[in-house]
Amino acid sequence: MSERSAPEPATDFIRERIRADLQSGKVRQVVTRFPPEPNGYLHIGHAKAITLSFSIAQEFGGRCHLRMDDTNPEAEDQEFVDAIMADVRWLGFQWDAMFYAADYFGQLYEWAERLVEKGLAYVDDQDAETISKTRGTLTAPGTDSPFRSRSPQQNLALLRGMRDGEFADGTKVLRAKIDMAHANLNLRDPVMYRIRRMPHQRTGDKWCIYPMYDWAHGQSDSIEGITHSLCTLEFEHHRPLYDWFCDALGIYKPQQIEFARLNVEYMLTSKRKLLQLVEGGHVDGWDDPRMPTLRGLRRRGYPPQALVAFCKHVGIAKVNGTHEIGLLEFFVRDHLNKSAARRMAVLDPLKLVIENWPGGPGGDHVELVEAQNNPEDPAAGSRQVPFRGELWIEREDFLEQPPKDFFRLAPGREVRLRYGFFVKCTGVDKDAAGNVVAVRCTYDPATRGGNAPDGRKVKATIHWVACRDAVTATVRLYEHLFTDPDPARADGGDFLALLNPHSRRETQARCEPSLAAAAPGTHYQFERLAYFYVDHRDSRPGAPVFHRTVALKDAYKKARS
RNA sequence: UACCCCGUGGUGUAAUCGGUAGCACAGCAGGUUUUGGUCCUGUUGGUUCCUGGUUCGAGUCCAGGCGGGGUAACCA
Repeated sequence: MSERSAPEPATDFIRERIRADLQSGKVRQVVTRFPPEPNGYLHIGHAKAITLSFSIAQEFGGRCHLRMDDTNPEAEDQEFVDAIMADVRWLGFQWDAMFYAADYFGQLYEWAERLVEKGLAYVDDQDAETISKTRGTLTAPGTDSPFRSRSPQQNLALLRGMRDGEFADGTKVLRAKIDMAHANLNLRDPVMYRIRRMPHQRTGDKWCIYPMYDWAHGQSDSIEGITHSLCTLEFEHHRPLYDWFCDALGIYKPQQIEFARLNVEYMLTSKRKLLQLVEGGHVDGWDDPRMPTLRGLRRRGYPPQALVAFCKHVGIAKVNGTHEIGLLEFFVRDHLNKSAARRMAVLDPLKLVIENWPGGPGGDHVELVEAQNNPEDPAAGSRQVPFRGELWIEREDFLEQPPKDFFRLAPGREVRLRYGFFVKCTGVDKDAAGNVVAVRCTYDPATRGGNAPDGRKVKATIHWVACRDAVTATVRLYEHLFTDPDPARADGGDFLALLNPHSRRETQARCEPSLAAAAPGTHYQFERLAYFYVDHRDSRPGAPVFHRTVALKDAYKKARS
């Protein structure tokens, strides 16, 4: 409905460079790629990378590939491949072609022999520990391997032996012959192949040597004709090696461009830490609604459109910063406000008794009132909601002794029950301990639908659910997983100490009847409360489970805090 | 104590050939409103990290500082 959220034309250093490449004729059609390693689930940080690469391809009339960077069978699994594909689609993107780095193992091996023949790679018999030690440090140069000067012929025979399984795991590696004293540690004779007898999910037992990231990534990009290989900042030091391999091979060289990864307050994107949360039982699993994984965000109720809008809005740069989670929540509310149907539900019920209800408060008399499904979208239509003499209202909507800025129900005060009638509080019922157990009031039959013919106003409108028609449903209320906006920065790395003990609370809500049939995967706004998502995992027919996605803004609550 | 990258209001970003700072969110104030939501209007915040230089003129160029981030896996 609102005409804002107009997508301002994206401009940033990467797009500028692409425009220049297109203009100069260096590039004819833009080809990008999203290259995840299938060893875990995608999270919000990946959403930024996905949005970037896919939308750049869209904007420039190019193509975007999805490529599994599956060069390490120890950690990878088909389950993740499937999950990644599903998550990318869920975000709303469709790749123009799908590839696997494993599909290039044969080509990579041929190229390795070529490098060996050119004297640019050698087989090293040193073990991992020795290689690590002789690499030197950030300030001290490394030292040459005693095997560095083997002849191309020797190396070729050895490499073939490695490929043919003649050597035990870990006993030999193929290394690029660059410079053990280079200031960039990545250029100190990086390992290209390691021996590892382990079946690969794509190639089975065909290989017992597997390429390292640096030896596979740039070449994969080259094979696919990627024009702009976009990756995060930590790969900056790898670019010289990326270029070195392509130049040494004399093959097409894509350009790698780095950008800052996405950080959001209260969220962690370290695979290791996320795994710790799951394995330590601190969350329910990778799709726990408190997780920053795409699957978690989905179960929390974050619409993919909101995630993409957020990713586009934050832009890209080379500075590592942290985004306020409020910005993400803004995009979630922005999307849901226009798309989510409204319903009424009471989370913390307090009984409201209408003394002058026809036939008595507890009688059978019922009136069906019409409620709009979405004030922001007339096309969403309306529904009938039963109104009776006994209703549930939100406990916090009544105060026996209201402060001056409290507009809701209080003794002697009149408010509107949304889409229903005006009611005026006549008193309260209390238990022996003095707690209010019911609010008594009278209603004005002339205000049906919520308007007073005499034009009198009320200062508040509150939501309600008829007791007799209410359906009870499980509602899960979520808060940030951590108490600190920057859990990654936790002292000693003990981010677990920063877990928010109240990050999940479950309660039973009294909902209007139509909610009994809420379909899994649906988003609702429970009026005056929050947006909720009908969990697609735990909901059962007739027994929906609602997840609070994000609360509505609350000026009153904010003013009071 | 090496190398690389970076440094614009609270947060994130923008600023054509160098011409004195824009946008979004957040904040504040008011209006509308059958959600204290949405929407609308107005508004507070920046000596563009510092110092010096080039220039009629620099956030934009140069030099030197200071500050932040990254890098030493047979992971990606």
